[in-house]
Amino acid sequence: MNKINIKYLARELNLAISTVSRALRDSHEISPETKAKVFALAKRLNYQPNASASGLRAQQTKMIAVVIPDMVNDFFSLVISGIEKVTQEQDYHILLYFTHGDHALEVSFINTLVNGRVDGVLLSITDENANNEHLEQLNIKGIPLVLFDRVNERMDNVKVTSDNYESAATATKHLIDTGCEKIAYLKVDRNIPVGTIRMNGYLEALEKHSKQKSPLILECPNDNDEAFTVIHKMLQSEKPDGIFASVEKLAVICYRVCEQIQLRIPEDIKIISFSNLQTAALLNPSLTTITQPAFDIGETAAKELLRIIKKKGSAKGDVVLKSRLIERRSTSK
Amino acid sequence: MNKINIKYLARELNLAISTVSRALRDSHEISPETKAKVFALAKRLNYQPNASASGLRAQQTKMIAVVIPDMVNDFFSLVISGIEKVTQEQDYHILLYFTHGDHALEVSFINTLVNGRVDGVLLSITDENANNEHLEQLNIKGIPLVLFDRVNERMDNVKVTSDNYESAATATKHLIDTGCEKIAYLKVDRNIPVGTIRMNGYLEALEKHSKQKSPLILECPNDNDEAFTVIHKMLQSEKPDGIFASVEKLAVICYRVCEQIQLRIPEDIKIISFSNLQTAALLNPSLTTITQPAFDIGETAAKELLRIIKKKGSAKGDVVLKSRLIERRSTSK
DNA sequence: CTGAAAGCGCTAACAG
DNA sequence: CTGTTAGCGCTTTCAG
Repeated sequence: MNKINIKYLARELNLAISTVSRALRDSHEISPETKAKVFALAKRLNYQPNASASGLRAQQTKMIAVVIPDMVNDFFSLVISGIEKVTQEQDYHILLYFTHGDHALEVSFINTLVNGRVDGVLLSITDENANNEHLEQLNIKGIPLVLFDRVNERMDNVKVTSDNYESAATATKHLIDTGCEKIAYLKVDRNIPVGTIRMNGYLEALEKHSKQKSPLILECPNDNDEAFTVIHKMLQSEKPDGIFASVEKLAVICYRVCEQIQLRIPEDIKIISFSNLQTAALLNPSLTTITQPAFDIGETAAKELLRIIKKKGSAKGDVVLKSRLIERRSTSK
Repeated sequence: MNKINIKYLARELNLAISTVSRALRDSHEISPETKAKVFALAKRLNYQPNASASGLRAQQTKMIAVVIPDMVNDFFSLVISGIEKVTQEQDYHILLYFTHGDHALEVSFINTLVNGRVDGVLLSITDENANNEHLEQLNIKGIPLVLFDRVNERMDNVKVTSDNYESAATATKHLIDTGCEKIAYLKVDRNIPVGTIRMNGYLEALEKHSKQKSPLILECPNDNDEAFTVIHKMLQSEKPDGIFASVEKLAVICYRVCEQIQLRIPEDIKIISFSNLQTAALLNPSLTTITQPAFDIGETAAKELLRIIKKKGSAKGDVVLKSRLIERRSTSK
């Protein structure tokens, strides 16, 4: 269990430590023969430079922190995949933190990061209205920060988001255009700002394009069975002919309710839903979905962050990525 | 953008660097007053020790690497959540790597890690039959390794898995016990060893408990539409009365096929499926699922790894965690 | 109780 | 072309 470090290589080859170091970095001031010898031994012993030492010396760790609410969630899984693609390409490493929606945890993580554990931070914040001294600390210490998806508009950092408002309006308009005259919006119970933004898009489209007298917004409990009950009751009493589900899970539950009360989709009622992994789409080939560019958000945010870290170009400029509306027709086989 | 390090604190307080260091570590050989002063300033300036420096000095990084195929997968999302719980409790950090099922990438990541970038590695291997020099390197360099889910039986490390074989047998027996006389197994196309292990459990249960003459194994393509077609054809021609889906996605597709050819579930045909996030269960409340203890696998593997890192107890002993069979009855409302 | 100094592994400025 | 040396920030002897 010998430690293979530069000192060891130098001793083995009867060279100075600095010569080995330079050879490994392919410096032009080292003779080809020496380089060859060094490379050969390094390869044979599978030498890897010690990350702590390089990091200390260079004052950079080649690591970025990714701080998200949690992972049991298709959206963030895809975001991470996008981030990972970039870090892999650019030889960076990902440190992963979950806040579990707890603002205090977010603060604690960020505080951990202010002194050079990472070169930059990608954050989807827990509480868009909380104060953000901890984030200011990052700015003060010169640690680049890029916000994505759940951002704080008051912060001055680069933000990468998707068009929740516009795509919700588009989705609603799509239902209107295909003939729906009474559209219900299934809202998630949890206090997620994105839920409100999407709702506003729904409201705007209704107002602009529909003759529907009043919006029909249903708050759906987090518990599946309770949500089932609530949706069941609403469908019976209100008899909407269109449903806009703000998250995929609600679309799936709604689908089951329709089945039970023998509503045909899409003949009797049309459903459209935000959806990332397309489980809902498996249900019924006629279900239309709006897919957030989750992977792209991760990829873009990571690229922005690394760009700032490497001090190429400016550190300003927000990015809003477009969601895709995917219409499916019954591929009757 | 001042660097807040020990030297800075020492200068501000007119103390020696070593005194500040000791005070921060709450050493008993520092006077209460000095400690108080140091703590106060450190808190005020939000001092955090530099991780690279501490790591270099102590020869430990407080980081573990988690190397998995990918993240777009409920199972691994839950595993990570379990790991994260442990690392958070024990003040460790997670470095995340995706192999994308590419053995060469796994080798490259592991090689990156052999020289002290992390204190230990959690790995779900890409190719259970490939050679494992790279993993031996970890052992040689004394970097603890715990394998989980996809393990190499020939390796001598701690392994954390779940009872794929037994739970598949249980699931099959469950179908037999509830009256199924012709049970089909929906196998995933991709060459995932776990698919074969589960299939063997199915075969064993058939042989032991059923009068079914021959097993009915259907290889399902990865593409959803193709899988639909294949399952559709099989249901028509073979008319099984029980389906065992090896993954949730296939259960969902199968459900849709049943709907199209007007098979009632569970009256005409019973479906049981491996499933982690219960999307399938939302479909039909009578769908019975087998849920792998994904979170537990992560939690257990992380605990084992940290135990080994901290050199408490032995480094041997595999863990096999039990899956849960969840039977659902139509909660007719 | 406090300070001076060495060294973790690496890189780079300075010498030759 | 190669070697000597200082120093990144921290902890820990060893001295006082």
